[in-house]
Amino acid sequence: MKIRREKLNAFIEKGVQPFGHRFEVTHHAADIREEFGSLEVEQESSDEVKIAGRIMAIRGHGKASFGVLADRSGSIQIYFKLDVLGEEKYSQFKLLDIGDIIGLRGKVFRTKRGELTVRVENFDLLSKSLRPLPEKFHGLKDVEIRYRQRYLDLIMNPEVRDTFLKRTEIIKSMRKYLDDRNFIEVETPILSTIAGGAAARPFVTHHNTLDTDLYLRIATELNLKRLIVGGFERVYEIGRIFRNEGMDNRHNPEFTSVEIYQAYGDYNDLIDVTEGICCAAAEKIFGTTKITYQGVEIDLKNPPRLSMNDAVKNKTGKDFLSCQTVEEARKMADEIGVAYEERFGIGGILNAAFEEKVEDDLIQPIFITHHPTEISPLAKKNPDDPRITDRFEFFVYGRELANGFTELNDPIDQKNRFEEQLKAREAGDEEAHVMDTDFIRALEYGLPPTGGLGIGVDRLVMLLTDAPSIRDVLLFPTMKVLAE
RNA sequence: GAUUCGCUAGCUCAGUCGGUAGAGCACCUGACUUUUAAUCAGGGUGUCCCGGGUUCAAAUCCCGGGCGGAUCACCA
Repeated sequence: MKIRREKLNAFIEKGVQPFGHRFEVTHHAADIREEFGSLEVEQESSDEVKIAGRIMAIRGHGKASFGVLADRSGSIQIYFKLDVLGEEKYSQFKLLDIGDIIGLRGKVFRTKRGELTVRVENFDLLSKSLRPLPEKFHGLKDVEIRYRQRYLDLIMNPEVRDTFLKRTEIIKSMRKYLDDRNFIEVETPILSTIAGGAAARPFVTHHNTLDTDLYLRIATELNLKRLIVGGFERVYEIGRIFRNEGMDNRHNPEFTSVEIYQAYGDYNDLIDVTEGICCAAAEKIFGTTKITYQGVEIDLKNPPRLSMNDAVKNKTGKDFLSCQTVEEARKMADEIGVAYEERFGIGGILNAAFEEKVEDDLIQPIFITHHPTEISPLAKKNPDDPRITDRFEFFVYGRELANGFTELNDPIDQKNRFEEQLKAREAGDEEAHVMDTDFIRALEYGLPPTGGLGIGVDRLVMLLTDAPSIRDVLLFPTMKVLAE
């Protein structure tokens, strides 16, 4: 680093500003490959190109040298020659380091070895790099540096850049899918006085002027349904939500969800939307709905549907919905070694059995439906059996990727459900819903029959980029603060 | 939060039984006008994560702490 500072001063002494300004770029590396790819060995283009990027390698040969310049589209070889540049400019080239950012112009030719190359007629130093980059051969592997200094990761590891470009493509394909079907994209507050719409502990912050605590949203659900009440009929929001929970491969404190609400539809319509979004994204990236995740082949097309109770029954032989009393359900759970808490009803115990015995095995895509009402405080009850709801969750590789249901639009029932949640909260469930009286009031004005859906965007991106950790699909994952 | 593994040069890593801190790449000096992990000759650039302890002597052994990974717990 000391030496690089000396080189920086040497540029200044030569009258060259080491941190340059605007540079007009006519081509990127990929453009050159496309436009001049047909050049024969030792043949040269008639026109000059202007390119800019970061020097990734220098191979010196005395009075001529090769380098590699990387830009957003890839990289291209560049050739510096004393005869072409002259003594002064070539001596400036000698002061360049790997990592420096330059702009240059020159004609394109193909070397004896067949490498498409730009012969540098002249170059401008656009930014002197004062720190050495990681070594090129082994690259940057230290995951801590990769996450904390993502810029280095992006410079050194092209596949990382590729993952994040795919992330953008996936989100674009989602927008297109929804926009094409007349859903409108909206933005709702992140700061709110009530954190509702999901079961999770929120982050708390404080507004000085209002002198009041505010919560960071844990879901977008309730506000989006207010908008359905308001008459939008089809809305969605792609946005960051925040949950004050532990972190691991699948959880980051802030993550991105897309929630979608469709008036006059029900959970079956939203199952179709879920499948449609996932397949559209996979097709955009791979051209097929058949993907490989962590060595397992997965086809996102036409996943089967199975009720939670049947899933548990198939696996354990126990039919929890045949129970008439909690005691019977507890006995069943005991027989198959499933733990439950005192406050659980039949539905809670069924859900515990599902999570314990079934969830991890749901590798191939499947829609699990008809979750117990007890654990679904915002979902509409099934018309034939009030103990369960018209709800679904989409599982792939043992992970919940999406969750949706026919929305509860009966304000009286919703109020009862909130009151049940308050009891659960008092019984020690920190993540039970809080009462949202304005939401009840909105329902009292009339929410049309509506289907709703939430997809974990990061988890979908993980699946489609074969990323083992959620941190691999977040540019700047949450990290512990380093001690001073 | 628990268990476990890791932290040594810019990067990737080695370091034996506790005895002068190592390699490759990068970097520096020199040679080289079509190389591509360029090559050849020479050069080691360090808070061994931090703080204690044991010892004549600690990267190494012990204790505490930090950060990271994995697994579990938690998290619909």
